[in-house]
Amino acid sequence: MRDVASRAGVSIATVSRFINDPETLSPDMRARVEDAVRALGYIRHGAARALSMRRSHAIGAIIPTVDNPTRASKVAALQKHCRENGYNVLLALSEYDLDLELQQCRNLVEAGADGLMLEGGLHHPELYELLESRNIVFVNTIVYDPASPYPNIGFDNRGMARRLAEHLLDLGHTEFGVISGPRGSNDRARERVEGVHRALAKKGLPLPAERVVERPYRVAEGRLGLKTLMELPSPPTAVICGNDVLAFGAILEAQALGYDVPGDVSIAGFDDLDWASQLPPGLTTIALPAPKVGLLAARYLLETLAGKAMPHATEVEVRLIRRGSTGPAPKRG
Amino acid sequence: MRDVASRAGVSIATVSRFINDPETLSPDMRARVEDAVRALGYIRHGAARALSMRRSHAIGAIIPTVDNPTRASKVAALQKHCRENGYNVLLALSEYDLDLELQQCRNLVEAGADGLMLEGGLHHPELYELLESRNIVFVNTIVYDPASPYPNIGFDNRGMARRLAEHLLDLGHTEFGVISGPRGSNDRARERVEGVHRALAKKGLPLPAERVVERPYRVAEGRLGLKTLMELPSPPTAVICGNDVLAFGAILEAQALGYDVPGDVSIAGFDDLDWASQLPPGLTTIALPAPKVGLLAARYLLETLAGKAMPHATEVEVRLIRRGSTGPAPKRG
DNA sequence: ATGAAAGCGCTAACAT
DNA sequence: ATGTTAGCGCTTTCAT
Repeated sequence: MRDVASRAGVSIATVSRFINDPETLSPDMRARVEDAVRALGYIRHGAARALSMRRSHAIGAIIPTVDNPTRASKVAALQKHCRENGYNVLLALSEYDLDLELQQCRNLVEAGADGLMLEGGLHHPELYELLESRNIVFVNTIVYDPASPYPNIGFDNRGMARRLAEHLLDLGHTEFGVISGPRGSNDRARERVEGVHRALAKKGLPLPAERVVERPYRVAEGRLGLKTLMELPSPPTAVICGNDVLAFGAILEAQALGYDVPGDVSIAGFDDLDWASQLPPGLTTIALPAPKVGLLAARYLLETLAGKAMPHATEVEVRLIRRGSTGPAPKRG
Repeated sequence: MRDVASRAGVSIATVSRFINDPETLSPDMRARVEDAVRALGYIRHGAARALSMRRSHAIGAIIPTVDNPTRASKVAALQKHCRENGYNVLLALSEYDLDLELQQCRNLVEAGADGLMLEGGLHHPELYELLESRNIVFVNTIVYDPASPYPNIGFDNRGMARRLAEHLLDLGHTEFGVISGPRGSNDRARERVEGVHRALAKKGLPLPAERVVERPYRVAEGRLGLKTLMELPSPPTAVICGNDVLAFGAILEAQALGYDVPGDVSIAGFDDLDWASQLPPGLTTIALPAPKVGLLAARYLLETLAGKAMPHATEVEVRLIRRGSTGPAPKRG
């Protein structure tokens, strides 16, 4: 910057003004500085700027893993909006581990992240303390909960699971099974199971413990999950899976075991991944507009940083997509 | 830091030493500073440190998109290794657009990224200029090319495509088709098509232009690609797809059109995604250990930054996995 | 409209 | 082994 200033024959303050607010310069000055900047290929030093402004212009994103396309699209949308507004994105992975998440969070705080996008509402208590004590803006995503003390943007996970269950209840099913993702520190997974629970309870139907199996989010695990359910003394006729990946496995396994989908067993998931419409007989699922969540999260963080008051909780609407994998309950044998 | 120092009754230099190299302190001092640090919940200010050290401890990663699990696993591995060594990861997306990639690169340079992981070897010429003029360490990934002037870590894309083609040649196929991803600014996609080309050329077999279709990496597009190929006056009996996603679509479409896979047409891809072994009849594919690439890239960048000389080009071995989707060429009708 | 200069919170060279 | 202090490259008041 010093070099630019001396080459343009101006003070460094003028160069700084040119970079940050060219309008305040006289046209003459502006041209001179512009030439110098171009000639020297000057790029502002972010750390110095951050130190001086007490703002790093970086947003941190902590997500469990990056291997799910739905989640990936959320991060992509966040990155895009941030970039368009002069912010960079620091990516950190928590691997569904609260302690690791806290550690990553500390890293991001040290890196100076101005804001943080988290996933879910279940975090290490120290994480919340840390963020609040330092006044770091953050938002929980994928979850929508107006009652939460923390800002959030996402889906009504319980409600959408209920909707899926009701869809199947309407088709006459009474024997439900669930292949959930690991619920350990994953409130989204928990709420989805709870949603099914509630829909059934409302009809006086039970959801016995053995009808809920927990499996990591992989196709082969979905297969195992379905196998376990179908080997039960009384197997379900409707299986709700924690996401489309598990549902993928469930459909394949059902077919491999000789069951007709949906003739013998209906199967549904969450996400509406790319292939959900393609894999016969078509997967009934809940479409989750994750890019919208990413965009709204970015907007929430940047606007809040800009001093604007933003809504505390924002629900992103989901859509039930009925396809061939769910159908009327089989007649009682 | 000043607060910590005064609370512990030491100078700020001592606090700095405690943070960076506790061993050099006397046990007594160490304990006092530790208490103060803990009591105040002190976290070092990254920007100030970066400014002072002229090192941000951040690595930038620019990838085209984040929606492919193979790529995602590469970034995850990079992030993990970086974190374990005190580095953060700045994520930027290029959307297969060279100009956008350059812009993202400028952002990362401004953010002070000490090193950069890129994908492919085809970049905007200014990007290379920028990085070299500033002495920013970088590495191209997913591509292996000892002849490249730029450091790289990855796969022999041409060679692995050749291997897939040879596998099908061995099965007696002579009529080949290719469903490639968009080759515009994607050298990996180009090289895969070239690899098939060469394998065929060695046997004196042609690969007519109409037998190579280009489709975006989506399942539905893979279907379209296969349909196009099978509607040709002389349809292929072996179809090599640019990746598993396209192959997924190709298999579904072949089956939907009434072809037996592999009886009528053999289909293969690249990636070995989660479901490749699960989807009947099982997808023949090339397994790409992308996490290894991410780890090696991280190691390359960090070690180079540490002043160590690292190999200019590193090949990561891939594995041909034969499954049910490829079989003997059908007898000539 | 432009310049001078203080200071952001560290690290590291130097002094003790 | 510990303290003192000079920057690191910006932004931003305050003068002019």
